[in-house]
Amino acid sequence: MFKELTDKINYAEVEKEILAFWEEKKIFEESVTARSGKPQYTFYEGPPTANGRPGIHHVMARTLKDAFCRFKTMSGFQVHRKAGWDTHGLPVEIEVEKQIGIKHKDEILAYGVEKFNQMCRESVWKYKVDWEKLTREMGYWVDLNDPYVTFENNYIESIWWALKQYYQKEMIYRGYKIQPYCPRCETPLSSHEVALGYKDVKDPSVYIKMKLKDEANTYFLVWTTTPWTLIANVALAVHPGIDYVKVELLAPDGETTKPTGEFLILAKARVDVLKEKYSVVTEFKGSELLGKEYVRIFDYHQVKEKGWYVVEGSFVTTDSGSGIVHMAPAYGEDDYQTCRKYGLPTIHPVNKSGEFEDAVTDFKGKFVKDADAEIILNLKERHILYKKEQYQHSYPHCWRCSSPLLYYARTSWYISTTKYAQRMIELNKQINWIPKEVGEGRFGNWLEENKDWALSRDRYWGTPLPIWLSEDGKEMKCVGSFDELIGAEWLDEKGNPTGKIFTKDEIKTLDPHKPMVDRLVFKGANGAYLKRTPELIDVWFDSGAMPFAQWHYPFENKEIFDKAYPADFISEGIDQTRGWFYTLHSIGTFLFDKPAYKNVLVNELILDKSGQKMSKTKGNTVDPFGLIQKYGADATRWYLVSQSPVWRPTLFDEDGIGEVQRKFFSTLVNTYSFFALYANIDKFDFNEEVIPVTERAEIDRWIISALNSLVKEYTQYMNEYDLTKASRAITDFTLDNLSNWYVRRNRRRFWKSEKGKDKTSAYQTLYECLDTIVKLTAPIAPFLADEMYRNLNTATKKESYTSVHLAMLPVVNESAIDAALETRMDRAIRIVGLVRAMRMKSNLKVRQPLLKILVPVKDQTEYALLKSVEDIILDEINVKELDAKINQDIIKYKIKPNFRILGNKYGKSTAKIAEVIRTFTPEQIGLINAEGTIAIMVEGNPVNIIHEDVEIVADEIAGWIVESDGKVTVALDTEITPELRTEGFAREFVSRVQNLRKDSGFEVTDRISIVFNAGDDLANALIQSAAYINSETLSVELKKAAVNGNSVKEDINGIQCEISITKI
RNA sequence: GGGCCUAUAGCUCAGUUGGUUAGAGCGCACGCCUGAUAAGCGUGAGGUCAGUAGUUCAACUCUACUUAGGCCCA
Repeated sequence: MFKELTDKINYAEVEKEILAFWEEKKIFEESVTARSGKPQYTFYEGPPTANGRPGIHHVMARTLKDAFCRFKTMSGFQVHRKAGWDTHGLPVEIEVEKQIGIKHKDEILAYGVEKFNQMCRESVWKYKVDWEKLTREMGYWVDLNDPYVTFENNYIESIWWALKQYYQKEMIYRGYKIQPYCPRCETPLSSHEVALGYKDVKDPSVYIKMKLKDEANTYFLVWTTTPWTLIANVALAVHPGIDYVKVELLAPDGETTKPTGEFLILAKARVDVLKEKYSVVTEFKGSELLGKEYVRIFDYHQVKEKGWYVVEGSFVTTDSGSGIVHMAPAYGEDDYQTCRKYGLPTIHPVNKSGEFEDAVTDFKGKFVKDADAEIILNLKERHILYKKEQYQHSYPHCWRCSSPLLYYARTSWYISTTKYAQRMIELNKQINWIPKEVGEGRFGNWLEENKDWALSRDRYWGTPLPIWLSEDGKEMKCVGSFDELIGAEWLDEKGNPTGKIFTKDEIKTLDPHKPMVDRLVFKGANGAYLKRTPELIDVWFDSGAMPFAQWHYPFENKEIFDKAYPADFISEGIDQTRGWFYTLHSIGTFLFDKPAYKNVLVNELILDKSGQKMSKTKGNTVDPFGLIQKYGADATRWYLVSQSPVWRPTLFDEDGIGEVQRKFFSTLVNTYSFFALYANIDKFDFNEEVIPVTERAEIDRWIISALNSLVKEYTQYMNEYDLTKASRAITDFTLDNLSNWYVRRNRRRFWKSEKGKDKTSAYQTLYECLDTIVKLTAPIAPFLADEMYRNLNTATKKESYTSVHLAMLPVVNESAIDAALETRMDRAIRIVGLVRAMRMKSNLKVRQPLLKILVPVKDQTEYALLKSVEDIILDEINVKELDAKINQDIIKYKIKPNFRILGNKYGKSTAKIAEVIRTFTPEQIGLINAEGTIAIMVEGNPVNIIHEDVEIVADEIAGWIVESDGKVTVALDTEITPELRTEGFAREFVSRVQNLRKDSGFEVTDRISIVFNAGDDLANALIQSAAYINSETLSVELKKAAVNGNSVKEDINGIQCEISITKI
């Protein structure tokens, strides 16, 4: 027996049952172990951080991951799915800071780093329960029992190993990083914090003249809004491709002007900033200025490196300023990168409170921003200030204390990624990006513009940088494993030597985090201690190291790792482009000279209904748990992937989930219930021989053909990682082909009483369709698919799998695909639609039988094609006869130019020729039809039009009503003969009786007798049709008599009639 | 400021290598059907394909620019 479902199914309840079943029978585990020995499909889980609550976008991301892992499993691959947790980093620290009520980083020291980190370690799991609940309820299969955790010792040890690889190849160095810095709080700010404090402010905007060394009376005009940084100026930057001019300034001389003998150089596009008249002396590209030296304007500092000349800067624009940018490498990112490239000196005369050091004798001890005015005055006195203005712009301020931030060089450790950036670019070409624009554009550009990776962080909770340094920084040691710590000496908690040596046994109790790890020191060459540099590493390195760190490689699991690198598939949000996607690729390229992943599916954000980003502050977030509870995980998953391509921003609308449920799921379940209802009545369990498809009815062959076309399409889309197209293909097939056409057309075959080959064919066909759809659906809607699969399979035992997720996906049977059959069925469906429209317009119900329709066809082939679907059409629209006519005189044709062909042939003349074609007489059209060609004159030139140049469509048929959709034309005979009228009565009467049966609560199989009372006209018609009525309504008796008791009054095509039925 | 993406019906989305009637679903109005029935089907209204210029015999489609929105990076 097939379990009977209704479309009033409570999806959430069903899902709970399925979940229990999966867990009890360990289906997930089996789906992995059952594929032992099969080819592996490697998936990497991008680790989420569990100290935030999961949102709807996590459901999206995890649906994608899950769907393809299931798809590959069902395609015969073994897919391991190790979960992971990202556990280090600033967000965790901030969470804990809030919890203990502190605002400044320094307070952590007072609180105690050990206690603080212990709290971080616990805080990480704040929402772990929620994450596990979501994972489970949404049906995301991932192994949560054995996850990798980035703070665990094994994980950190693998990271240390990786860092040592970099270190040994001299790829790690110490440099400066320009960071937004609050001089009052004396702390750098993260980009997130910077974004909190933008304000519109007025700053001085000054133009300074910097004198060229080799040209007399010639100056570069240089613009800046931060005069204090001029103290640290070391170079000027120009854009090599921009036009620059050298101008001579003119002084007023009575009515005219006279040359002053003073020359300025600036961008041609910026000459408007000049305050007096001028004449252009020469014009040239910026590239011609490169290397020109100028006289430095402040010389408090002595340096070894060569400086104070013009360098190239692609960031220079002509939107503001003079097109010549002053470079102070300690105070700007562009400046720093440029100066590093040129080997220019770095001058950094500002202390951590934002005050000038003593070396800056004129301004020493001044807060730099306050020194601006004095610096400007100084320049003015030296006659090198050209002009001073106020400049309003948006500038970041400290979110805590509102002080303006300074961009400030701080010591930072770097990885020299630029040294192997070219290799990253090459290897990127091997990665299949979905969509490909991300790989070529956003990610590709990012690699092209690669900068060294600023690795260190001045924080507390993270993977410590395993580098030990001598006091003077000259001696260095990088530790690449815990074993290498053996022999190090312990300091006590106050930092005093204890003489105690770190032993192998202590590895077991080691906490490689701060502060414990900082208490280990090594003896250096001269006997002084090497201490660990205090920084941690960027948490992105943690997650980018997961391919090997999750296996504690290379200390363990070498074989596992070798087989599981690179990943076949990863999938995350677009925000990971410069995050995880980059760090995986960067580390992978360096360590293994291979990309870390072969296919990467990138999903976009989920916006709210009005296109706004979802955020807690706007209150427009949606709770995934509520959705799953209300609609079920399947509908939510299906909605997310089918609504819009996943790499486009999705506008989330809850009503859409309801719609998915109503349309797709209900229809699928309805189709299944229909099947189950009759299969149970007929005890169909698919134990008989399979009837070859070629021996089944035409409509069976059609749906099987369409089904195989679907399998083919689906497989292709899934292999292209396009869930949207795959899911839409399934929906379209299920709704249009299977439910609205196949099942509706074939209901009678299922409910008719006689069994036989035809009925069996129908059952087998529908079973095969359901079985296939359920399997194709399984990766996306895993719950309902399993429920239905198990219901089907339990009854038939066709397959030995206990769950659809252990089964194999169907493979397309090309020989079952009959394109011609699909085309002619499509034609039939079109014709049916047209006839319905005509009935509608002529007010003729479908229950009223009609005599015939007329369909003009081109030739014998089309005629035959149409005749093969004649029965289906006639039955569907309740018409007796289909007349297909070839070129009859009563048909008037319309001719349309075929532009695609004409255009290729005639080019510019196309429009004129088309115009002539449109005016063809019926005779000319007839000629083309008959001869296949016609000669015409267009603007005096002979043109030979052949059949393929035009489309000829039947337009009107004399004396008939006609409907056309541009491809097919149908005419309908609307005459109702007395016989047809009689039949119409009978049909109408049957319909009423059927309703009555249903309203009376009779079973589908109950036999009845019918008594009715009506005028002779109707009564005679009904008696005449008694045989038909009885067989349709399972009635054994139909008689006209006075009706007593339980009767209903009905209107049968305008005639009153009383009906009463009795069960016997 | 730079890079990338997006803009088609009231809403959410399709739209093949450019080809002359731009489609679907939802919603709305009207009607039909009725043993799959809290479903289904049809008809209708609803479009300056964001704008401008260009390429072409022909542009929703290709190019450039503009506008608006989004993401990432400065």
